[in-house]
Amino acid sequence: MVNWDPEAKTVLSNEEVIYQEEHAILYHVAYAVEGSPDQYVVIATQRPETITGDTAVAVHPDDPRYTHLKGKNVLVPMIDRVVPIIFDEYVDPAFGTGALKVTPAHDINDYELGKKHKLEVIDTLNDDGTLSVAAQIFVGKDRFEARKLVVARLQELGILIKSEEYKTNIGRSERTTAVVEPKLSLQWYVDMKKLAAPALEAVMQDDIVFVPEKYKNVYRHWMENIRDWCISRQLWWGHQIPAWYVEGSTDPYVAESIEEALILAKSNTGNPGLTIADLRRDEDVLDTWFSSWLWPMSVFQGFQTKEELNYYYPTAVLVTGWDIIFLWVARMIMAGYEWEHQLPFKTVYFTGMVRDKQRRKMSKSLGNSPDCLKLISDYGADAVRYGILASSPAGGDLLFDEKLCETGRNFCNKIWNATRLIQGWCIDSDEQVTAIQTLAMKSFSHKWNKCKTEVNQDIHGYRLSEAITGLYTFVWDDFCSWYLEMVKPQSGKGMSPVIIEQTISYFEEILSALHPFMPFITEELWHQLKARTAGDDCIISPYPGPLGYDESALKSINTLQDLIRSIREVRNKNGLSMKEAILLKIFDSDESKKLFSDPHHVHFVTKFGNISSIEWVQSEVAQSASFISGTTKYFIPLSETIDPVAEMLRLEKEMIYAQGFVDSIRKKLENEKFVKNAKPEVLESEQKKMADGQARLSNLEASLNNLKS
RNA sequence: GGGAGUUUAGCUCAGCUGGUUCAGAGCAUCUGCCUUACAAGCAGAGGGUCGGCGGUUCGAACCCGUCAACUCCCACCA
Repeated sequence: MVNWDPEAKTVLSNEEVIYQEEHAILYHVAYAVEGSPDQYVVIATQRPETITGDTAVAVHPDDPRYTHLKGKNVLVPMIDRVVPIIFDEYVDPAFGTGALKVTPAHDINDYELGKKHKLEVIDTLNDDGTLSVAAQIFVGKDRFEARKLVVARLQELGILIKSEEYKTNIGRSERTTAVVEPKLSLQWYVDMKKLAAPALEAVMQDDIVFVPEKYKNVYRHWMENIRDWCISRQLWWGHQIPAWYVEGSTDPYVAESIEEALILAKSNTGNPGLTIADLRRDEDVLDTWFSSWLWPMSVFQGFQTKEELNYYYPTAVLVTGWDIIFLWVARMIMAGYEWEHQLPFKTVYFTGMVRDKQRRKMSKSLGNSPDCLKLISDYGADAVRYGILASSPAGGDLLFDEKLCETGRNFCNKIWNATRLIQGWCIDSDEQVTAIQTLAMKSFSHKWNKCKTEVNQDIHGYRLSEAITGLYTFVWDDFCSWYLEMVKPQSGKGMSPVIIEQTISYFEEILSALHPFMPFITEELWHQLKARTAGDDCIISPYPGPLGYDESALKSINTLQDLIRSIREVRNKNGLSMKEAILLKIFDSDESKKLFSDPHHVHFVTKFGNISSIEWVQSEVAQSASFISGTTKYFIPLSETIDPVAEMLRLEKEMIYAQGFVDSIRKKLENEKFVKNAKPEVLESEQKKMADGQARLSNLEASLNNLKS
């Protein structure tokens, strides 16, 4: 019994039948018991049009409602064929009426029942879904049309007891959406059990790695319950099945050519007089997936020698969707082991599935896919690539939203504008490298090396969305907002060639790193950035590899950047424009002294905070906005008096938080088991946290006391 | 019926080996800026008991159990 698509008039594999819950009607129909005019058995069916194909009525052997009917027959309605009442435990007494009509030609379960009870099989449908001559009534009518007619006829006869609505899963053809018809037919199958064994093992022990790993379970479940694969199709396109028959016989001769088939036929029939004219080739073609499962090998068929195939096979990574894990992926693996005796690829990367707002998979047949060409023309190809790559980790769902492309477009603009800035710089060999520029280069290289390290790890771990997001953040924040702002000259001034060259070389690396994600804009800017010799293209530039970086250098840079943010916040809250230079008072401590002992740091803070001068203080500063950055306290004197109540509330709120922080760490450090079990570096960092927290706390306390006094 | 997965900020989602990259990003919101690369931008801010409850652990968004809600896959009882 096969899945038949009456619209395409072909067989389908199980994988090509899509089940969905649909509304249906369950009809209760009375079958007269033979020889007892007043006795009836009421069955429930959703397919009354197949009634004339019934060859039995089945009930559960223990069902008391029907025990008196043992050995009796019923009459099939409308045509009065006599069929037996059979008893089988397959029947669920709780469903419908507890009685079931058995139509072996049109239902897989009925077919099994029929085999078991040796029932006659009457096929009442034609290939196109119309009723056949065997149906005796409504011959030539479509099955759904016939259903209505039969229901009306049953009603006339007074044997339609009731109709109830209910939900059931209806199988439809993936391609035509026609309701699939179970049908008896002679078809070609592949015995999958033997093929599945090595393919299952390969994935389970990670010879072939699935990314993400969770699809191993899905794969295993299918492979362990694998069923034979129906591979013949009654279509005119596709590879024709290489099987020949001697006219008038159904014995197939499978061979690579008709000549070879003839040899087989001659020997098998013992008839040496057979000729090619006596052979007829099977008209069916192979399932398209049967052709596709050979892809890892057939894609290299242009290569003539085995050596060449060996060079390319197996491939490294298969990138595909998890929805075709059975249709394609599993089968390619099986084919690989069967014919090449080894895996076809080492890694399978399952991308996320793009879904629409209703969470439906995007598909050609639903027509709910976004128009990519339109998106590209609206946002740019790289913007669309960025949006999709950044939003979807492997194997997840992605609700498609144009906003993502917008983010990508903005990112492209950002990179473009950064190029414009750099291009506008004028070389002035007399200009020296400034302190801030030196600091900028130093902090850039540490941060960039860290970013590259992580991006490389992400790429090797197939965390592509993480990789692109990391680059995005780095380019936008670290490169544009900090580095470029730090090195860029005052308007009208030239720049030391050292800085310009260095910046271009940094930017080149960034473009190389971004290139796989955004190939067009990076290639374009690569060539805009400087004159290139032929063949010096971004696409073939080496991918920037990870380099070491100094964690403590990073830390002091971050501390400085935090300080600038705090100053900006104070300006914001107190209406101090960036244009207005301000005085910064720093509380004298070991830490603050150390931080500002580096003149580069002083220059940096002065410029980015627009600080007129720095003063060191040993006590609280009245009439000022104070804040803590790191563990150091800073004051910015204000012309207007601050609201002491609001300030106290703010400080108290901060103290509560700081106190809680310190308490939680103290608890940890007082716990002997923690001190004993924790790794040394964890312990050390907790101790540092404790010290910092206490410093902050006492700073806050001092401010509060100062305010109160 | 069988299996898998998800639940983290208003929305869409990251968070790898349990521990300072640990509570994050983008969008949205609020405040202030047309600062000579960029208003599709700049500088800031607010916002979450990491679904609930237990457990393991010195330590849990992360491991285990359980409950709840949702999603998907497989099987297809008329």
